[in-house]
Amino acid sequence: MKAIEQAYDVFEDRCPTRLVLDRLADKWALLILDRLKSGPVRFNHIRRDIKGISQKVLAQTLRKLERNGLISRTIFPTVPVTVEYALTPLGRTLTDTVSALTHWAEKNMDAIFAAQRAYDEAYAD
Amino acid sequence: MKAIEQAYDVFEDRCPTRLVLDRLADKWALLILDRLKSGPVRFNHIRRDIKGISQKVLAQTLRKLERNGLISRTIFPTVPVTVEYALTPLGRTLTDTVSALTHWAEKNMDAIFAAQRAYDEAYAD
DNA sequence: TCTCCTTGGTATCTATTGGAAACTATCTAA
DNA sequence: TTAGATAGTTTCCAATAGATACCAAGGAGA
Repeated sequence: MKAIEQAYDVFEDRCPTRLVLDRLADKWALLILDRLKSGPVRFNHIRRDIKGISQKVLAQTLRKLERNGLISRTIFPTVPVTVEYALTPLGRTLTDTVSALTHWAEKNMDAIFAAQRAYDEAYAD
Repeated sequence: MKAIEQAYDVFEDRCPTRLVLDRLADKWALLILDRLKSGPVRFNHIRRDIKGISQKVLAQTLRKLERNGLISRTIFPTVPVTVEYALTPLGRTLTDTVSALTHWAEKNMDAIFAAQRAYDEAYAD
């Protein structure tokens, strides 16, 4: 049974994991997953929290995540209508990894900016 | 000193961590970092291993990763010239997270494809 | 009643990016 | 002298990203 775990290989072109990675490796998707970690959130709430995301991209990304089973979409017939997005159990298995990524970025910012300055100086012409 | 760890916030629009996340949250960058985990590799070797990547995108992505201090680029004056890419210490601090992501994709493929089928059936019209 | 506000989106337009293929330059081996 | 390897760059077209405007439904205030 253990062999099945390695049935897929990301490095293979035709491997379907590539399609998954394609959907996951997206700045907005990662930010949304990180934002949903603490509980269900509404569309415009996410939009206000994740500063700079456009409505179109938010709607597209939410739909992608929903289609891939990572988040759920629940409509409440209030007035005006309320739509709540939440992590599914599958989505929850991802959040630790996603948080690690975003927090790595927060922690290592300074090192990265130093590297950028060094690079730009070295290759300036 | 601990407060400094939270000096940046990915959810803020003007926060520079966004720029970092932008560079990291890229399918090809993740695959390259994962590929370099086991040691230095040459340009065409990476190209052959990561099936489907174009020369242009590989060159662009390597340059981005180099500029951000995650990988190093070493030229050996052999004939023909050899260029070796390797993880920097900074890059190595990222690989665990990156591996976690790619392997999550490999492991959860089936669940994701099941979700996609369910979604497509539900919304078919 | 009229207008503005909210909700959660679509539609449209343009600018940037992505990918495929061809091209560069240098040297070796056949 | 022609093909192959090295590590890229250039060019072109299609796909995506982002900004902006618009939509429908209903409530509140004037």
